[in-house]
Amino acid sequence: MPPDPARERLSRERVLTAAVAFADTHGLDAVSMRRLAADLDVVPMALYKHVSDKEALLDGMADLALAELGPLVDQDDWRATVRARILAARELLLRHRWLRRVLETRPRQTPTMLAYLDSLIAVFRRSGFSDALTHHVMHALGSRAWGFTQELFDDPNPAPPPSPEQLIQLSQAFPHVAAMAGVAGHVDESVVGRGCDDQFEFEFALDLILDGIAERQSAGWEPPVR
Amino acid sequence: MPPDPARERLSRERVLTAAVAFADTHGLDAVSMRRLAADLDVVPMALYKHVSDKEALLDGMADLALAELGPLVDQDDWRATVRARILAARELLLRHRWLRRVLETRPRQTPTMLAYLDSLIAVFRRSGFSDALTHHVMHALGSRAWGFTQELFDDPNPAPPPSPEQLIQLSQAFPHVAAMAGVAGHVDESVVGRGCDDQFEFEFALDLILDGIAERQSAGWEPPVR
DNA sequence: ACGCTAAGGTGTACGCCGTACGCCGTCAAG
DNA sequence: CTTGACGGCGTACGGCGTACACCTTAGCGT
Repeated sequence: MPPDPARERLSRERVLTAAVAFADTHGLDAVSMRRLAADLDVVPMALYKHVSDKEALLDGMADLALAELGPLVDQDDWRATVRARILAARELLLRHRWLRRVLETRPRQTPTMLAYLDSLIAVFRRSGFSDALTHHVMHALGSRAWGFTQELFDDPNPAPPPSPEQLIQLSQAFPHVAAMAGVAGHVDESVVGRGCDDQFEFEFALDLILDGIAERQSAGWEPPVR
Repeated sequence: MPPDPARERLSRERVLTAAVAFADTHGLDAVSMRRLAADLDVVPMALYKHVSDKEALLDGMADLALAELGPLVDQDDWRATVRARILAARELLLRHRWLRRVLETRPRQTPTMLAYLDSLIAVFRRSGFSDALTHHVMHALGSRAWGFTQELFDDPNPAPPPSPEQLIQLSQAFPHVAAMAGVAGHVDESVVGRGCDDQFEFEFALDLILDGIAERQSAGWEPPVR
């Protein structure tokens, strides 16, 4: 019996793009070698001819997704450049919601990662930041430079909205959380910590940090003597 | 044959403390129901009489560890209070290195979590922060409020230090990373992004953010009209 | 003292996972 | 036409979480 001629052969690239698509639609937890193989209409072990193991698969997926980011484009000044770059990274992370978790458990020193960092660092250095300040500034941006922060309130698997009486109980037990969330008088409006504009929060924090950076740089910040 | 009388019975508490200790010494990945059971000298299924499943086990571990943090103690002003609180949380996270990863994949709305947030939010509100500003400020602190950030450079499983010739290659490919890391002239001093004082970086970023917060609050920050 | 009941530890078994290893069909280069 | 490498296949192993039925034990009311 001849093999189905319509089935084109596997390749590392085909495996990785399929994996990315699979993760995009079914979530990271659904990605297993067996299921991915089934998705490609192939036996599990066939994948191992193209990726050495599952870790390598995830590495490849991350690299592939990160590549969508393209080269850095300069804006009017360092601030605009950095801001745009980080917001672009955030968009990418929102497109591939599995990517954050993958990056978090991955070695940082892959070429793609380093290239990304290098391009950001270059912006600061070209703008006259000292190496020391640049260093701390990159740390301060932390994971925000990757377009994400572990938000305080965003829940990996959100609970069902609490019932009204639960809400009342909650707002008694944690009055400040409740007040801050604007749940005080009108209960039916928003759940605890939900209903807030994540994009706004991200930019608020980003600008907070960029302001601090600008302030230290223009004040000629120097490292403590230690 | 009588059962070993020295073996005291299991309890939820005994299971959880054993799990925490096990994770502390063997790492999170080593924690499996089977291994934990073996550690407690018991058959795997025995655990299920005390925790409903592995997720619940992790929940319990996180709660137990977080409980070490104790109640918030007020300092001179909101800034000192928040700073001390967050640095204490960071210490906790360093004591239980598995905790960060557990928190990252956990629902945020457990009582312990909410209580912790509530106590922090209370500080801001008592100091006259508007609810809106408090809200954004908590977001801006992001995971830093839990005592951790996904650092840009700290590697979940760090690679072996590169060889000298690799280092040269690296510093050519990523000149800005290299320069920032101070690898420029003297190669043997520090690896890329390593050899920096994590505690200092954490506090630098924290103070950057606290400065920004203080600035916005004293300027009477108000939410945009949208 | 007795037997009931519920709580807690046990044993077996199932379906999933990643992946080592050996086989075999296909196809291009010699 | 031969040969060898490449790529897909089949089988198998050990580990995981956990459903379910069973048995032991402890504590209780009578």
